[in-house]
Amino acid sequence: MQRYSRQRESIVDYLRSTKEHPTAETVYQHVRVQLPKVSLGTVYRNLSQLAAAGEILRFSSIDGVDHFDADTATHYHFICNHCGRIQDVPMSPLSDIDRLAGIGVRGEIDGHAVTFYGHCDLCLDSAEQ
Amino acid sequence: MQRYSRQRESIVDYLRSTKEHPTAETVYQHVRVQLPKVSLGTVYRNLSQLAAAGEILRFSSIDGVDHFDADTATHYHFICNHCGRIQDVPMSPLSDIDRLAGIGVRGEIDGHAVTFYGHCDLCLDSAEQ
DNA sequence: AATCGTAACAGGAATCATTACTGATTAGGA
DNA sequence: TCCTAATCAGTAATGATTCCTGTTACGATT
Repeated sequence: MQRYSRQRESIVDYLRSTKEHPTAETVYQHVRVQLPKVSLGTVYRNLSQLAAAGEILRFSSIDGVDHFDADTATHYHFICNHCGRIQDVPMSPLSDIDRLAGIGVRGEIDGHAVTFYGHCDLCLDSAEQ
Repeated sequence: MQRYSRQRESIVDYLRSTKEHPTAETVYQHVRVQLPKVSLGTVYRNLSQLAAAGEILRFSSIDGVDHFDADTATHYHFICNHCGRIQDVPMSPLSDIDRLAGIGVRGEIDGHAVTFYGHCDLCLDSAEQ
């Protein structure tokens, strides 16, 4: 049974308030403002728990560190190969591809993730100068 | 300038011979059969180098460990949520989605990756029993 | 309200993948 | 053949994440 905890609530609150796809470390820094005694282990434990329960998403990026997202609806990401920034892609999910992929593989497909790679506007701008 | 090395050749050879999307550790175990004195650091260094040069692909899975693939053509993966096995999905790449995503984001999109999640045939079979 | 069982906590140690360093080796062009 | 930078083996260091220990406090039961 999952009980209420101030720490977990603060973690979820922060995740819902941002679109930055933060890492555990970043979550920790923000939660610490409200709860100065929180420990990094607690952040990790709760993030794992929330991800396992499907309340948040965990995914990895090019920096080798896990990132988290409170938006659990299917949506896609754009990762800058240069600075590593992660942005949401405002595009409707590809509705048919799970079925399409299912034709070729044995097993059961539950969902998919799409990640676009390239260079974000900020990095393109700074390269021009 | 990139010089020839027996170690790097052996790494590439092994990657081209398998469809298993191995980790650095697995590559190490196989290269060690041919070159018993090879060190794990050498494997890591060469894998990073090859990935940077675009000769192989590096990607991460649900196990938190990097996997490598000698097939650099755009293709999609199916990852079993239960056992972590990674399979190729025999499906033609979605040709138009880079442009489609580009409408909504500022920046330049160079490519994309699609990963399907679910349960592979082996795990479904063993669950039945 | 007192007691009890246990989920959750803080703090810190341990683990594990990966990278960096060091001194020795070697590919490959002059 | 000689030179030198790329590469190596071995090992230490790093950094993200997990695990462990003793403690706290929620929530159910009496």
